[in-house]
Amino acid sequence: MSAPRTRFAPSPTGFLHIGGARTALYNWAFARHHGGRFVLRIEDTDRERSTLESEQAVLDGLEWLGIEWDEGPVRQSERMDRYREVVEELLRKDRAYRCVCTREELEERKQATIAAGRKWTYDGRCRDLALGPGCGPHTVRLRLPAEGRLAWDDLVFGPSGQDAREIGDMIVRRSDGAPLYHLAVVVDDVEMRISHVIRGADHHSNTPFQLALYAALDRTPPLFAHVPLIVGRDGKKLSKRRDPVSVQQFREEGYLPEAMRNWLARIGWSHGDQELFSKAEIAELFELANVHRASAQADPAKLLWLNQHYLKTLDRTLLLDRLLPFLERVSGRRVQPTPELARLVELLRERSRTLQEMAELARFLVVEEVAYDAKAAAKHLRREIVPALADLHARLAALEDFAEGPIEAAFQEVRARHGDLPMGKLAQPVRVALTGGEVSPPIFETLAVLGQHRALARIAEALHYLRHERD
RNA sequence: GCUCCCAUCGUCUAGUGGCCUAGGACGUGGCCCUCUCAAGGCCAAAACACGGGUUCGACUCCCGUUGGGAGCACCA
Repeated sequence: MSAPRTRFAPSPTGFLHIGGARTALYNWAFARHHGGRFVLRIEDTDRERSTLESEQAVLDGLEWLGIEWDEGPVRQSERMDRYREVVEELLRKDRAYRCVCTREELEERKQATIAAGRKWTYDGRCRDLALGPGCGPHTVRLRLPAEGRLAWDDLVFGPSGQDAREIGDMIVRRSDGAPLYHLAVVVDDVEMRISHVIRGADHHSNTPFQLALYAALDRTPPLFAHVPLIVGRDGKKLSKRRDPVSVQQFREEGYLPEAMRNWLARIGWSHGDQELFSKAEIAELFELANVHRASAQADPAKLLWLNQHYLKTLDRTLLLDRLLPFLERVSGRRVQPTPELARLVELLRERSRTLQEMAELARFLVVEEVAYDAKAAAKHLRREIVPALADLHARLAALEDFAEGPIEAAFQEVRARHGDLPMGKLAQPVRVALTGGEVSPPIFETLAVLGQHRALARIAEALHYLRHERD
C-alpha cells in the first residue's frame, strides 16, 4: 500500500478517554507500521460543549502516552466556511435539497408512522419541492439513493453495509446554518486525504450514511476499520461514574505511560501469546487483521500488573524523575534526588504497583519524623523489646561503617545476647521505628539507606516513646 | 421496535476442519523461599453459550435460539 494517512479526531468535551486513547494508539501504530502519517483533528463544531481546556487535556494525554501526531491539530471550528461551501455545492448539484419541515411536524409524523407499526425515516415531503434560498428557516438534506446498498469491506468487521432506502434523507446543515457532524467528518477526511479511517465500532452503523456523502461529493471513500468498544466491568458501556475512564486519572494515580500503552494495545488486539509490548513493538507488530470484533472489558488488575512490570524495568533515572512529583505530594515537601533516594527506589521497584504506592513507601526517607501507624505500633512497639532495642541502638552507634554487612552483624550479636531473639521480633520494631509502618525493604538495607545519624535518632525516638509515652 | 454487529476460562486472548486430554497472560487458591511487604519458583482450579445441520472428523463452516453491544437527532 502507498503510505497511508490515518487520523484521530476527538471532540474536546472532556478529558482523554481510554477508548479514545486506544483508538488514537491504533491509528498511530497503523501509520507507523506502514510508514504513513498520523493526523490529529479536533472536532469542536459543538461550540457549547467544546473547551480549550479539554482540548489541551486531550493533547497532554496523547503526549504523555507517547502518541505523537505528524500533522495538526486541525480544528473543525476553523473550517466552518469550507463546510458551508460544500453544502452550497451539494445544493447546486441537486445532491441535496432544502427542507422546511419543523421539528414538531417531523416528530408528529414520526410518531404516527411508528404507531402504524412502520419504520420511520424521513418521508421526503420536501424532496421534490425544489425550495430556493428564500424559503424561510430550513435545513438541508442529502438526497439518498432510493435503492442499492451502501457497502464497504471493513478492515476489521469484513463485508458490511446497509440498504440505502433504510437510511432516509439525512440532514447535513441545520436551520442555524451549522454543518452536521457527518458532513464535517467526510469533508475533512477527503481534504486531509485520509486513507484509513480507524475508529470506534460505535461508528460502524454511521458508515453507510457517510458513504452516501462520499458518493454525493463524487469522492472515493477511504478504507474503514472499526475497532471494538471498550466496555465496563459488567460488559455494559463504560460509565464515567462507575469505571475509571480518564487517562489523566490513571496518570495521577501513578500509572506509567509505558504500562497504559501496553494495556490499551492489548485490549482487543493480540499478537500470539505476547503480553509485553514496547512502544516500538506496538508500531512494528500492529495489524488490523489481529484486531478482535467483540467488545472487550478493560481489566484494571492487568494494568496494575503491567505497571509493576514497568516499574521493575524502567530506567533508573527516568523512574526517579517520574517518582519525584508523587513523593513531593505525599511528603508535603520539596524533594531533591539524592543517592540515598536512588538506592531506596531500587529497593522499592518490586514492592510497588504504582508510583503512588512507591512514594508512600519512600516517604520515610524524605520526612523529618515519622508518625507511628497505630496498628503497627500496638503490635511491634512493646515494652519487652526495650532492652534489646537499646542494646541494638548502642551497637549501631558504635559502627564505623554503617553498611549492610556490619549492620547485620550487629543484629546477630544483639539477638544472641537476648535469648536468641527471633529475627522478626527485632526487625519489626526497628522497622516501625524507622518508617512508622510494618512494610519496608529488608531491614539492613532500610537502615543503611536512612543513614546512621537519622536511623539512630529514630530508634532513640522509639525508645523514648516506649519508656514514656506508651501505656 | 427497526437496522447492523458480536459470542473460547472471572478478565484479556491463542486457535483459521484433524496438531486440542483446548495453549498463554492477569486475577484466584495452595506450597516453597522469608526479618515485614513484595518479587521469584512450583502446583492447582477455571472456558469452546445452546440446539440443529455439513463432514470420515468440528472451538473452527452453515442455519436457528439465547445472551450482549452499537446505531436509529436540526449531538459529536
